[in-house]
Amino acid sequence: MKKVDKSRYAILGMLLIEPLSGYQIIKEMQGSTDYFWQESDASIYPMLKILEKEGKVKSRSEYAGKRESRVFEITPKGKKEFLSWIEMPTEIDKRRNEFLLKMFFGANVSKEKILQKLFSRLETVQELKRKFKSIERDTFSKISDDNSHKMFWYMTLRSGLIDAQAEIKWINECINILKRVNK
Amino acid sequence: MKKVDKSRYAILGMLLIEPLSGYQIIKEMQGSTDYFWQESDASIYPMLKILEKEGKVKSRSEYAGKRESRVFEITPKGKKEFLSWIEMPTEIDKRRNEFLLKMFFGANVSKEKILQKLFSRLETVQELKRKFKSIERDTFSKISDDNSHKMFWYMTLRSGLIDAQAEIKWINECINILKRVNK
DNA sequence: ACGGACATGTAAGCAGTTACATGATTGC
DNA sequence: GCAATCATGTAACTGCTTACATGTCCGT
Repeated sequence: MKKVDKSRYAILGMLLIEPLSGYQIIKEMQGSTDYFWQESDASIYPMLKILEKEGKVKSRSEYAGKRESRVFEITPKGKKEFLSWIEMPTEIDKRRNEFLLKMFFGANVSKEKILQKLFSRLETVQELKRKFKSIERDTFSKISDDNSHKMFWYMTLRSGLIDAQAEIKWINECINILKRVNK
Repeated sequence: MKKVDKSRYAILGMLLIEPLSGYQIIKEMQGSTDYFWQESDASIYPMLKILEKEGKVKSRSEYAGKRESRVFEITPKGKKEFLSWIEMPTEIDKRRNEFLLKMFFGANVSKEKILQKLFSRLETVQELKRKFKSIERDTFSKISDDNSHKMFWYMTLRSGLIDAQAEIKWINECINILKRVNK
């Protein structure tokens, strides 16, 4: 099965919310989808060109003084492609978790070093959890109907929070297992 | 920061457990690390060659009849590289979660279709959870000292289980949110 | 005057995948 | 006799990242 380029769908989806420039797409995604989907700067501009050539988006140049801003809008053809993607069944993404790989090989290192790794990871994930919590408090304290997207954005945030909590739980379990063996 | 090839560490780690052929490494990883780390067949053989050229592994040919099996062993140099990797701080892996991306753009689709997606995902993840549960029952029912690795392999399994449980929790939350809105 | 954000892009490289290719052995 | 598994490898591609390149605007 051929691996298809999924960046296009992320971009089309962003443009379906509102017309945006390449730079704005990058910024918007950094502030919202970054936790589960990243696009690097260098991939956005070429992809927008491809999509324009395919007739999935169209653009117009706007100027603020001399500074150009190329604003892209999705076309019906683009919307059609997006919808056919979103309705397709989704497989579970393969992931590479380097921390788990190191834990898998943990027997090669002293228990103290593993514990140290776990404590350090715990701090990182707790920090992440706090970040999600504060976004939840600031942005989603009231679920209103002012934006049809908001509910779904909230769900993805909840996923981040629940994942972080799960990892914290797992780390604590590992720490306890190691401490028990150490005695 | 240059992105380094991490396949090498997975391979070195496997060889640190015991000498293995390329084919065996593939099979072993499919049966153990697959949930958090995959190596494709085509990447193993070239990487073993590179590692041998670097003096990190050495190989000998074994024969069962006419069928060759090239068994690789890690060298002190290889072990050194592996250990320096495992002790290095680990960043949280970036991940691309296509399902979450679709949920993020969920407002473009009917609620019924989203619910359908969630139910289907729920089934998949529950199946995964059952798989982990059965491995836990069959392989880790008693934690014994017969294998220093076993404890760490158990931890990675627990991670899979806890992750699956967390995703199930999240999906149910999403289903409830959508049902509440639907009324 | 200068750093940082705004804004768009290109070039090179690499990691990893898919597909292809070959042949031996085992089990039904 | 045939399919599945064992076993090793190459070629081509592609998606993505890093690094580079250029210039504007705004705030201090």
